[in-house]
Amino acid sequence: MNEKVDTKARILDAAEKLFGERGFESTSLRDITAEAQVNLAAVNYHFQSKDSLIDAVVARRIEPINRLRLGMLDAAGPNPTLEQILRAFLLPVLELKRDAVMPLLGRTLSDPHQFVEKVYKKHLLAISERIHRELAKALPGLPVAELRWRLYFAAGVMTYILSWSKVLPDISGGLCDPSDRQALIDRVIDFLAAGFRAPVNEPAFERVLLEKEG
Amino acid sequence: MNEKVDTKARILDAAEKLFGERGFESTSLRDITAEAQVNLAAVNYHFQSKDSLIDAVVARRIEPINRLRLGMLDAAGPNPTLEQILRAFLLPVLELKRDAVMPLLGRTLSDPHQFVEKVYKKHLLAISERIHRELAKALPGLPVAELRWRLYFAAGVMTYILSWSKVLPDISGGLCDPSDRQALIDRVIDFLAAGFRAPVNEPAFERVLLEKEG
DNA sequence: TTCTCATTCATACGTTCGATTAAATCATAC
DNA sequence: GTATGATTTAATCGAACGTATGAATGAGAA
Repeated sequence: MNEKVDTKARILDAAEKLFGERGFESTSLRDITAEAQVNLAAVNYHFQSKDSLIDAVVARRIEPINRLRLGMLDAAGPNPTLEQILRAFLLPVLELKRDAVMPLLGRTLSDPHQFVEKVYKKHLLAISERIHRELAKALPGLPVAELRWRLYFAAGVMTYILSWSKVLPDISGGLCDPSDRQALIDRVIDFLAAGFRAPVNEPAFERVLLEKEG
Repeated sequence: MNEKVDTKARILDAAEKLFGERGFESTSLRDITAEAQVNLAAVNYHFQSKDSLIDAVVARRIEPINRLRLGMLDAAGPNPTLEQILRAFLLPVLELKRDAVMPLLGRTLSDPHQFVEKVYKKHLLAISERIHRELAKALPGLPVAELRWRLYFAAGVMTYILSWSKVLPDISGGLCDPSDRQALIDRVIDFLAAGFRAPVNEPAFERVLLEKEG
């Protein structure tokens, strides 16, 4: 059990930073080992491949987030309100302290790389099922297809925030500053809650059902 | 002015398809020329580089969309409603006939590649300014920072739909089918309009202002 | 000390990438 | 029919990629 204090952790940190900044595919192992100031071969020694490294980098951040989400849902009792559910879904990712994590998760949720898509499904499918069940209880009048769509819209809002958090102050002329995490979370929840509670456009909804059957 | 009927167009079509499916970075020029059944060097002959090809592929689809958006806004008169503005923003991209275009635009709006980011800004900054102005008129009571955030949320919903339209029926168990474009557009507009009209969480908003001044 | 084994290191392999070249090919104008 | 200029072709370039190798290194057990 030898080890130059924390080579493995340094690789994870450097990979997290660069994956978030440049994306998974655009970041080479040489970029990562240079940033971490370790030898190139250390990556394939501690992890087995670049894909496994991606998996480890993502899992290190997503799993605590999902535990926190489940904890918040459990703490909210058997029938959480819409706002409580949305908060459990959003707060653990929008409150992240480390600057590098939000861009990393943004890439994870939007990268075309097919391996990343597998990681996404592996870590996020279960939690989205739970969220969906809770939402169905909190919004009993909402058709299930409509609910799916709206949860999907909410995931889009979250992903976009994660992806662009770094450059948002620039392109918004300073109007949008994600650094006040609590204000941002309240803002998103208010916006999404209103969307979830919007009346259902019945004609459109029935047209879909009819086309499905025909 | 010679030309084997449409080498240039075949490259554009193949690139559009593969860029959308695999992303810009993961798609090599050899993939594209194989799909288009043209010689590898044809790409650097008709376009100058891969980056220029990306620009051409994206511009070919985005520019007509933006013209349509501006046309819809102009046709709605001097004071369009919130729903009219959202429809002008969303319909031209969500109604697209060619299956390959939506994934392509999804990549364009979420790819980490810095050149793609430049393309995005080049083609979408002007239209988003116009949308922002119209929204400010339609929602006079909404603070400008709040409006920016909500427009940003709306862009997130649109981007997510574009990015995942291909796989959405699978992962939703058939509940979400983007093929009925009109129903989808109505759905998104209802959802977003409710979000835009949500009451502003004043305490959170004022906290941001205070922190900005202090 | 000496042995052991986990770790680090410099180096290289085979592949694929975007880009380039010069020759071959083709359509049109004269 | 021949000259001209646009286009296509096969072949190759140097660079960068992920991965692998075998020799050095270093700490702890004997």
